[in-house]
Amino acid sequence: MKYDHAKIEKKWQKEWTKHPELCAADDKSDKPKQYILDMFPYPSGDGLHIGHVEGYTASDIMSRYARLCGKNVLHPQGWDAFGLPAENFAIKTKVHPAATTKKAIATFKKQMNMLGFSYDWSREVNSSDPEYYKWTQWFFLLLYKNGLAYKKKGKVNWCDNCQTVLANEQAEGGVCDRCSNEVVQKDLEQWYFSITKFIEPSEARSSERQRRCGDAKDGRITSGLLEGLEKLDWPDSTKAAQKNWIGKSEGAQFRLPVILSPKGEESKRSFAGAQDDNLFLEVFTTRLDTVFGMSFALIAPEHELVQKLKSQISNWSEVEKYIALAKKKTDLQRQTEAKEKTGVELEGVKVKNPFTKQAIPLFASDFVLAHYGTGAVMAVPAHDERDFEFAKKFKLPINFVILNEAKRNEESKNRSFAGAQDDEAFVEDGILTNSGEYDGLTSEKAREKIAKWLEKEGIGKKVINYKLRDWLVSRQRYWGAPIPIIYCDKCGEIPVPEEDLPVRLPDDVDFMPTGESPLAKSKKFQDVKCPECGGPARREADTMDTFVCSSWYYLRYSDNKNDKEFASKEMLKKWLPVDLYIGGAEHVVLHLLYARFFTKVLHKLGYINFDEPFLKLRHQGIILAEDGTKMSKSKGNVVNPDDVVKEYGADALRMFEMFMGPLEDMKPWNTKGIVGIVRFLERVWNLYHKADLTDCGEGCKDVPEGMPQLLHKTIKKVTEDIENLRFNTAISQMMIFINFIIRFNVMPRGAAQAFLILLAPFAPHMAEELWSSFAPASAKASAGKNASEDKSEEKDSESIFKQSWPKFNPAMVKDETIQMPVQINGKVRAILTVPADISEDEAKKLSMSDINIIKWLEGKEPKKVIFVKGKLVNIVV
RNA sequence: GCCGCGGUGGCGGAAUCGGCUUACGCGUGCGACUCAAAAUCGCAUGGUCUCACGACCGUGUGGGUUCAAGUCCCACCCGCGGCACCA
Repeated sequence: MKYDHAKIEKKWQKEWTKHPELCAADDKSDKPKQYILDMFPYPSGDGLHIGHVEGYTASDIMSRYARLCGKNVLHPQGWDAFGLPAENFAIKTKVHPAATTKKAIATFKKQMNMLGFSYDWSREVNSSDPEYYKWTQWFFLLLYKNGLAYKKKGKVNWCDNCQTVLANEQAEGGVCDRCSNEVVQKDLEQWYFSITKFIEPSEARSSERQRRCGDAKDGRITSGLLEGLEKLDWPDSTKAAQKNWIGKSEGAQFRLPVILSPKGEESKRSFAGAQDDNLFLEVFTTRLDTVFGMSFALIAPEHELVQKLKSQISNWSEVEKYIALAKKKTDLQRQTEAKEKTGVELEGVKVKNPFTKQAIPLFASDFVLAHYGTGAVMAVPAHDERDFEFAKKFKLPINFVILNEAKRNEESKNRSFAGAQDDEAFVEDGILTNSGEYDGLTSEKAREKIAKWLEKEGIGKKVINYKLRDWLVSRQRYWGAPIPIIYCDKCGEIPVPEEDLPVRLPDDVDFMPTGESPLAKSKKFQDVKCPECGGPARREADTMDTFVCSSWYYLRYSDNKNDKEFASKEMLKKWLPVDLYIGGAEHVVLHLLYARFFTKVLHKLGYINFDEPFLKLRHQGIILAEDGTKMSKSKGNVVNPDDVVKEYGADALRMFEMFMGPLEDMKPWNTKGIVGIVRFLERVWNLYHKADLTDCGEGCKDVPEGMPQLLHKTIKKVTEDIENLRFNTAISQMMIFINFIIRFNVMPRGAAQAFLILLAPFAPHMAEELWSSFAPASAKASAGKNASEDKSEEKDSESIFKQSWPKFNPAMVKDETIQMPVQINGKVRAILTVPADISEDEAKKLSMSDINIIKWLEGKEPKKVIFVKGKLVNIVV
């Protein structure tokens, strides 16, 4: 019989849909749970691509394996349906995004079934479904009520051509991705979530929390986003990227008094101004040890102090011009034009270095970021590259105050080293000099001491700064979850009462871009009665960032039909946290950080008893096109899974993607390579159809020598490799087994069954088909509806996915004899076949009497003979 | 620039604790089967030198540790990914 993949795949897919219990997560079972999750896809019109298949196959293997091992597995799938791509597509085609999304979901689902993924579809979620976004809105209110959602003016990307706000991802390179128009920065009032409050651990103490989380002890700590990373089994690169993104830096903040010159006296040389005790410049630094080298200060052009000092600045028109220029630049432009430093001195004003007591000039410069630290910095050109560059350009003094320790040791003997002649900044730690009482201290010690001094004087303190900023969640877009806030002229900003959720997204709104939030154009949507006073009010017209929807979807799968809570406490406790999460690395600092933030909020507020959502995370690597470049529609090098399945079958595609290399590696597609897997599957097929399945046991003389050992080795290797997600080597071990056994025409039935179970997670259709034809004769005979039959036999006649994962016998995986290399000076000169447990004396004796070894030794006496048990002998001459 | 990951045949990749480099697969060559081809099966397949036996070299480069290094240490080169004027 020929292997007809199309026929058997179709057959079993149909059969499996009749038995949803094969994939179902059981809420009532007390078997150990395993939550294996894929990142839910955005259902695009293009359908599933080869990269999805990689990650989903990996998680499917893990899920099927876990079920075979007797675990109660939750393996759900859903749709990240809201978002800009769907809306942009709708704008282009003028078809409502709800319609295109619905169609795309149908396609995705069909493709997933075509690939044999064992999802529990009864738990499907769709973020654009009101039953779902009702809870997205509920989360918004939860954050709002706990002071974690707030409105504030902020800079956003704006495209004048499309008349709309763009997400950062939509404005890459400073250009609108829809029309290639230049993006400008606009100040708009926006909603934010206080993610920065969760960077460091926080204590949960509310009695509210105690009430909700029955088993929680008061005062329990919710780990922070930063240190919470440490206990997670995540890729190092991902942890590093999040750490980097959060960007913690420890330093100090202190005040530089502002000195005003008497009007009309602007001579730069003799500056004898008056100090105004109420005016000061606050700066942040991580290099407090360098303060004695501060020879000027820098301030962001947007800084409010600049405006405050307006009347004192004698070159105001020049300064004003510079500010206007800086404002026009977007952040992106600032970056790309970073090569040359620009700036303007605020003439007529100076600041005082509180350490040297000197008056030093103050410059506005756009390389100082208004939103980081205090928006102003002390400049120490001798020990900071940027300050150095700036000082060179503006001919400002460069005072070295840190000695290069290493260099000093080198040069100390004859010269007194005073680094001032260096023509570049020395940015490392060293020993202080020209720093008054701090001379001779190491940088580290000096920072401590100087910080103490600042505190004593009351002009500064130690401070920690982070790069992470609060999460801007409002979008002036249509296709998203409406923000559940109402504005009343009398009562102000009012949250929508919980019982009024969901705030439904109207489906009759003109979503073509005009510059307004599309929802603002719908009177029907906007006009509402104030929930407080009943007076006229209007709804918030912005929708939420789609990343809000995806920050909690993994919780919903545990209890997706609950209309009283986002999920019941009981189900959350049963299924969460996620044991294994597989998905692309592109959302490392967005989705994966936001989801952690949500989890921490819920933990702190007492809704859940865990504070990290994803215990183990793995990324699937990108699959490149055959030419080693990225697959892209425009290049026409995209591999379509439908075509591959049609030609080679779903089992072949699944296995090939797993065989190509380590899951996390980036690897090129190779259409020729898939035939290797096809050949393997055909060989398995033919073997089961041709070979004698003997019912005699492993010790039986019909069984080829070495076969039982190889079977047990294979069970061991495949089991361990699956557990480590090393599917490529698991498959190669299965190949080794088949390559061996195919030379004989005999296989014990037990081995034949065990192998099929090993194969089942990888090639479920073929395994199921072969299982149904080659289950034991006894089981087949009893496959009727006889309820009184022996249970184990009855089980054999059922789906292969109801069987148990085979166990290996440790005694069987040990080799009795080994090929032991004998080396002379580390070079292999002979290979001896010896018992695996050969003794040192025996091994040495055997080695020394080997003809090749005798030849190579040429009669020389060995200096030393190394013996590694079970490994080798090395003779040193 | 900083952080993270990597560099092994013609190609994708294997290689517990340092212990036979190149498992498995693709490709290629030769052979069997065939009128022939495809498919299938068998054998071979790192490089150099050699008629050959065989020898020497070989995991990005240069050093080092070790009886023994793809693996450990130092310095460097290259590639990929993330962050980036973050004070």
